[in-house]
Amino acid sequence: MQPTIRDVARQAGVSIATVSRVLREHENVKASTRARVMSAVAEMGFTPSSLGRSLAERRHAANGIVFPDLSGPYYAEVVLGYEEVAAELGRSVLILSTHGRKAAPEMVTELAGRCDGLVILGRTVPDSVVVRIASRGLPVVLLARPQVGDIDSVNAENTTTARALARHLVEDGHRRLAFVGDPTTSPDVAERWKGVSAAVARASGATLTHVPTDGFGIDAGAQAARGLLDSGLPDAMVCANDELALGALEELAREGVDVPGRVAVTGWDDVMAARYAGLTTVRQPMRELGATAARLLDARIRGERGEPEHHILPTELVVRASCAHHQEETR
Amino acid sequence: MQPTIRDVARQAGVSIATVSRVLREHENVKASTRARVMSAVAEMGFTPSSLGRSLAERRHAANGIVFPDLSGPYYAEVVLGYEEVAAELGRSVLILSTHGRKAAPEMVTELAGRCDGLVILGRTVPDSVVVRIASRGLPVVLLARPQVGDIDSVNAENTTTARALARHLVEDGHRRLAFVGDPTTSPDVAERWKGVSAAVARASGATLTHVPTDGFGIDAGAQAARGLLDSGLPDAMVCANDELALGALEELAREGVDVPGRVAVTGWDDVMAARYAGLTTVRQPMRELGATAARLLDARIRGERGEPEHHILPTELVVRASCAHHQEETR
DNA sequence: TTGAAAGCGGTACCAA
DNA sequence: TTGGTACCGCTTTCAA
Repeated sequence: MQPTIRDVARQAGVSIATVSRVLREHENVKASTRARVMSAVAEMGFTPSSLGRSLAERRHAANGIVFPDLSGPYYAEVVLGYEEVAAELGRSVLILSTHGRKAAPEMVTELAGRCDGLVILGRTVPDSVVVRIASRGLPVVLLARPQVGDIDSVNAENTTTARALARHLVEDGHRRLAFVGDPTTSPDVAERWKGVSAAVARASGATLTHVPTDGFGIDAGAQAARGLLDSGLPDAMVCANDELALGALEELAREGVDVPGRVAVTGWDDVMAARYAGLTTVRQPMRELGATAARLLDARIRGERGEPEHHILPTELVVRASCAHHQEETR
Repeated sequence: MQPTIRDVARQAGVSIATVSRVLREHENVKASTRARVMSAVAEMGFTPSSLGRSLAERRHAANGIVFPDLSGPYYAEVVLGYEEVAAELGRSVLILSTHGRKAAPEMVTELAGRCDGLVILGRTVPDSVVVRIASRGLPVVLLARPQVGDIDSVNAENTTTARALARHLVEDGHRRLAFVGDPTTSPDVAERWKGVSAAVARASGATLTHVPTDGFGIDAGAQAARGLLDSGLPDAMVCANDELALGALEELAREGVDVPGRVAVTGWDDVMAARYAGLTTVRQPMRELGATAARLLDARIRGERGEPEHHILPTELVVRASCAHHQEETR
């Protein structure tokens, strides 16, 4: 059994109040008393119970983060950035991966009761759950998720860079673009679609079609490519994320289709594999997203008031081989 | 302010003991009383404080996991597997990434005080810290880390598969192998070295040299390749992990060296990029490592006694283009 | 079937 | 400079 503050007090021949003072580095303690207590603490290997302390201080000294899954490189990086800053601020980090479980709302509520603040990202729980938690007074920051009420949020830029990406394709000679991925399942993807769509609308002679997919995995990308091979390839496949794009590339290679000669392919996220696949994509500041959320949350936990903050972090177009100049001779 | 059990008791006109009974689904409560309490709970939106509950029950209902970093795909997957099982078992998950911070021992000790059990992986804290925590009675499971005392451990198989990998290379005609990466910085790598070394020793005419690196990143791999280009290429570079191998591949490609014709390259981990780089590697059951650790830890937390358990999960050689048959004509 | 009360391990106020 | 003590929010025994 761990020694308690009472054991230490007895050992040092003082009251628990004095032990607490020494532990909290309070002023008014005689040097000799402090020494006696300290040596008792060392001797017994005493560590104050975080539970007792938290209960008395009415704070957890812990932050939570809720994400859909950790499998892609995306969320892992975000969580890492979050953890790093939180740790520096002296707070523990509780994680919760919802991976589509229907008990997610209860799990998130449970988590909310264990920490002083919560970051909620992406498709994890419905807005109603977020609102309920925030309205109970718990600081909440939304990450990679559209704004809800006056809750702070942190997002990566989507629309503008998506427009730049599409413009790049058009300038390289691609006219018939296809957007691969379902914009309705993710607000991020919806914005990317919007940006691409805007760029196409502005380019004379350019067209945009939409290829819905079942999820955002490699298989879904391959399947989308297969569908287009049957129904007629566009000039460029603008995929909602890298995994879709990688799957498409694989399928196109299997069929001997020239990329980017016959069709260009682009992704989003710049996962490590994108580099080796020569995939044109968009880089997000993933760690920075997590870090920003952690700082913002910390400010709120410390009681900082003020207008809701909505951070939008810049993203960067990364052009690689999968979308070089369109070979005009390909008719 | 959140309502407490006292508020609910007052509202329902009962004692806090009765409210507690209803909450804990205790038997001896009259149906009508239960109903009254339940409606009070619902009306006030009462959620019991996890802190108060934990203090009284003397348990955290939370598990911790300590890892060096989350940036590679390796740890993210392990943590995910861990979280998934822990969540199913009704336990929250606290994460701590040490990334080489020298305060790591204190941070881990702090974490240990916040949970009912702890998984410690890889190069995070010295054995002495592990021993101290375990000797305080906290269940600990070591993951991807050599055994310490009679503490449970979970590891991926290294030696045997490393031997198979090296044998494969030798059978493909490679004679002069070079092991890239420092075996002294990681027990996993040490075992891989051992396996390769054993296979080479058994093959007539085969030799093994060692190329130390500064870390295990892509850059270190490129640098190792550069060094070998200067001092003379071996027939095969057996890299301690995929990132080293990917860096080497990149550098070799830059210099126009034929892989695998002139030199074969292998990695370890089978990260997503390995597939696109056509890298021969070894696949580890990363999620399963985390899941196994979670189950083992849970058993100990539940008080299951018995001999220390040391699980070794099988790994799988994945042969790809980076180590096809050695072209004998390359003299 | 219910309530009173003693913890669980701390913090911090008020007196001494 | 110290000690006594009333909480923090809950669980659980013991009596009623």
